[in-house]
Amino acid sequence: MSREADVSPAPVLLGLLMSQPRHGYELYQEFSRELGRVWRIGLSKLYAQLKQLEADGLVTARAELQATRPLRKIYCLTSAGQEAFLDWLHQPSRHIRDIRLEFLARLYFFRRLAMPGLEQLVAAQKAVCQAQVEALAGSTVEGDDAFGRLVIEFRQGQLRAIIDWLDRCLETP
Amino acid sequence: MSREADVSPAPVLLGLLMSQPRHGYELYQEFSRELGRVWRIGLSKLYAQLKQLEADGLVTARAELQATRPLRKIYCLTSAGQEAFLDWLHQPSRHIRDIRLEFLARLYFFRRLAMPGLEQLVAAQKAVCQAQVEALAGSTVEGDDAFGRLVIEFRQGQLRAIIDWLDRCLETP
DNA sequence: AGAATCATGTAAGGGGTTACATGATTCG
DNA sequence: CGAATCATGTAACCCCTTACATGATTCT
Repeated sequence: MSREADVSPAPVLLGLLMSQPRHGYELYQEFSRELGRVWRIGLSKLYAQLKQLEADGLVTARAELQATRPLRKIYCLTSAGQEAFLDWLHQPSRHIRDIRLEFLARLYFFRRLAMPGLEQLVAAQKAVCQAQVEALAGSTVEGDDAFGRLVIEFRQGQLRAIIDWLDRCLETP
Repeated sequence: MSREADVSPAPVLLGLLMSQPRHGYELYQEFSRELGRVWRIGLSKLYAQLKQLEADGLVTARAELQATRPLRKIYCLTSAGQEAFLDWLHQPSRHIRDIRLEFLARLYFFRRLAMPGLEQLVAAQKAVCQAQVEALAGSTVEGDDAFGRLVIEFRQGQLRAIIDWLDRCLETP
């Protein structure tokens, strides 16, 4: 099923670090508060992701000792990390099922960071969806395969709803 | 994320066995041929599922020795298996993301087995979707949370597309 | 002859979830 | 005073995917 790598929450963590450095638990709280209705992440997974991001050189960590509280590790974006985030931010999702997570997350960061270029991303994402609608329309179906046609119509319906939403998405201030 | 158990392909296997007993590899071929565009399954997983179904008493297996070919195990529905399938067949999906797999699979079996009661299932599924649209409409959003509103509109759009499709779904002979 | 199909599995590996461990502080 | 929050991780477990093992037949 998920041959194509599952969407990773890593870019979201990079995005949260774009504003300022933070420690893991703080990232968890912000992730949950800001994107919790869209994307859920567990603490264990978040810590594992941060470790991976550090290994990949996208963030650096420095430990901060506190008087009364346990130590905490402050994570900071590297320039490679910034680049990776900006790269991710401007890519449309190739697969419909990823849009719900990825596109909404991208939209969030465009708004939060007041980044320019949302129009281009929306246009690119619409193009991807439109191409899929047409690919479905052109896909061969046995003459009497009513079920096959219903499957195609189901997908087209989902895609068209996304396309309509993408338009409205630009109109919202 | 997937706290609620992922959709299992097990009921599909039971459904394929409703027509007649089959062995694993044959189930794999039919699964792929009939539902391949909707639901993909690997051979390993399919064999594991069959083993589990047998352990659960939903199917029985008898080995069939063949002259030239390797032995194969013929699986047969038990009455508990039939009951489990029919039960699954008439339940609407509670979560949107499951509809793409589960509802389409149910629709397939209604058509294939010429089962009565599709109208009721469609009505029940529409009711679930409509309730979610309304729950979203009623969900509290901070006055100025434009992003939150966009998320809600995205979901409502997907749900409305499904509701429309469900209507058309009954019209198709 | 080599590749694909038939036919069933086991084993290893990867990734995620849950539970556990620790220890101070603050809230009800 | 007990529970939740702060703060970070490790360990066990589960499930899935990929690769491997076997071995005959049929297609190219």
